[in-house]
Amino acid sequence: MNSMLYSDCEQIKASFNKEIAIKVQNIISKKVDLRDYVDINEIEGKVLVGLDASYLNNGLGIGVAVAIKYPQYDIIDCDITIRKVCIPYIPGLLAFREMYLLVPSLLNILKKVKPYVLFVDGHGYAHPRFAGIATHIGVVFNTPTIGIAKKRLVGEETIKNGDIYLKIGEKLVSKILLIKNKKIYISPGNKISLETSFNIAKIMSGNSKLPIPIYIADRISKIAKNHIDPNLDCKKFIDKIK
DNA sequence: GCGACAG
DNA sequence: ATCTTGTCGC
Repeated sequence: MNSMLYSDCEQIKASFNKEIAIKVQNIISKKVDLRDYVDINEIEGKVLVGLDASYLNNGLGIGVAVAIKYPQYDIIDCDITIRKVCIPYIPGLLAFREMYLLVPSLLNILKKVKPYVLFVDGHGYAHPRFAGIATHIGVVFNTPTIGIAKKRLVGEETIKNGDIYLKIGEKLVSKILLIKNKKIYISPGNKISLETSFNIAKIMSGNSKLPIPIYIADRISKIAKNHIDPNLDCKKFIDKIK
């Protein structure tokens, strides 16, 4: 599972090119579908997946995929990926850095469960090319995704019917969820609308600072930092959450 | 040139 | 994201 833990980054670095990455995003944005393939009235009993990454100060990154059942938030599966981080953080190109950490764990989760929707830490449609990491993953996996971000990347705030949105030109790309006076930027990734993304993120935000699938993925990725070993089993941490 | 800039 | 001490507020 972590066989390439110590492999170097040469191959990945060589395959990465900023201009090509931008072209890839433009292609992805043409495939985005913002219609609703999910229904908030059908979400009870469904499996949701949270994706998040954290980093160590030695060049390693940790990706977490956690499957949770709504509305009890039982953790039914969990997977951790540890890899050397090969791509720098470039605003707008986050997906090319973090997909290496998130995709292996997501694939392992998908072997066992069929999630209703994926929650991804970062923006989806609220992106300079409408192709943030949540959209990127949603298009590649052809599945509904919601982007959950703690900070604005692009867009201008605007108020409509008392709600705060982010708009790019005339299009609304994100709706802001206020949790304890803190702004959380919700945007559709793929196969979901902006309003449904917001409404689902909102009902997922029990008492935590973030929608619970992302909160739990975040917690696990940070706990894992203190337990780094090649045979790390995510399930050992399940009882340390909540 | 200057400021902004997901994680 | 991560590095970091004390400190303001509920």
